Amino acid sequence: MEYNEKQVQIMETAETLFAEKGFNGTSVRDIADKAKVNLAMVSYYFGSKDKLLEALFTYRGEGIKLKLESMIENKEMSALEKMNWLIDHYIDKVMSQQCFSRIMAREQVMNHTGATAELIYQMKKRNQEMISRLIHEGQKKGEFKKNIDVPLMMATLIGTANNLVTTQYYYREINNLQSMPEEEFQKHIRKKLSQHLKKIFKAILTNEE
Amino acid sequence: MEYNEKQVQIMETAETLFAEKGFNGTSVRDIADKAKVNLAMVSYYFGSKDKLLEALFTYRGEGIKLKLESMIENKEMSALEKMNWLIDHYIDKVMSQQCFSRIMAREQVMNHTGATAELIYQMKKRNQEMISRLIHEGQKKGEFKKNIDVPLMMATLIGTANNLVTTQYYYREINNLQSMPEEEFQKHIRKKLSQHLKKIFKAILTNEE
DNA sequence: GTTTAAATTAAACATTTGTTTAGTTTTGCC
DNA sequence: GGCAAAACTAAACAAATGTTTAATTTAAAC
Repeated sequence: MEYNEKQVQIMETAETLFAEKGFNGTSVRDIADKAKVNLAMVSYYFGSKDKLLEALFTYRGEGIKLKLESMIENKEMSALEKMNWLIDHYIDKVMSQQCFSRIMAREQVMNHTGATAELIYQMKKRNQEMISRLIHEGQKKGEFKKNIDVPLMMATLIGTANNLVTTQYYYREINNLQSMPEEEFQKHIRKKLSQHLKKIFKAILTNEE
Repeated sequence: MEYNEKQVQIMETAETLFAEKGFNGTSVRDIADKAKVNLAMVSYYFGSKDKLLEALFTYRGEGIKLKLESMIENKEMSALEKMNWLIDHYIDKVMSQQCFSRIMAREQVMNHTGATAELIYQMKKRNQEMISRLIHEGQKKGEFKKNIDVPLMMATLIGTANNLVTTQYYYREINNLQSMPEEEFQKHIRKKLSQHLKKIFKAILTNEE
């Protein structure tokens, strides 16, 4: 699907507002005002507010999909190296699309059916399969332990990242980093989160009991 | 604060609806209808919809607070045993109050100010301090490593638990547990989550590099 | 320049929203 | 029973909501 300049403008404005105030907490007028377009343009281009959310998901959905195909076939990387690469890749996606990640996290809480729920589900399934493949590969090579609960690993990966993103103001305060420039702070938590998750995954996947 | 039967009825109905459809996605009429009370009773007893949410938070907030005071002073438990106890205690709270946990997770995403945000913040801070104390105790005893990032540990504890609770339907499907009775399934994921988090915490807190 | 379709607009639309009002019923107390 | 306070109700209220309409402007094609 191709979107023109104005459509993108509307979607990206909606994105920040949905992330901030939630889908139901944001009115079409809020979006139109902030995007500086006429109220009717939202319906004109997207049909409805629900369809706008759907459009946002297909628009951003591509960008947040994990791109692991080429890496996964790499014969020179160990299974653990691949897993570390995946963690960094995932963190990159979440941190560079924080608004969209927030929306996804919130929509995930609602177990309502619909096009967006279906998209989230497919994305989850796809990621799950990739991680499973990676783990099974590591197990075959003898690098990883048996009896890995993949969904729980995913819950930790996704849950930890989401939680940090949504409570970063808190992380900043606790660690007395209020004076740190925003950009530097983003790099900081990205690095910390990466180290943290890699340590966890290494421990769970390789450590002996 | 004391609540009469009807007030509790309204709050608990609101709780399930807020968890399901979100605060803004739930109308006062939805609540009144499902609770089988007159529409005006919500305003009559709570003043407003916002105040109802606040009331729910003070009503449930007590129940979800971690009760660690007596355990934390126990001289016969090792620091790791205490940490494991805390993990189980936390999981108990989340799993037995899933609706409220969902609401908290969602409200946390919204960084809006207000009474409920303040309550969540105080709860977070309180938990943070307890866990910090526990970890510092373990470090003093030489049981735990230095350089533990407490907020990241919390993000993993809370994030993993929340993520599992909100996507349990998915966990059920992936593991082909659709036929398992609900009660048994709840016990199942509680146990799995407990093992998983304990393993992570042990690895992060005690393992050598 | 004319024509046709797309883009844009202000206004109107019908619902739904949270809240209040004004009245009625119930309850507890003397 | 009489009475006052609390509990409860149906109706009304104004404001906000998502969406549509009907008219106007802009753009492109011929």
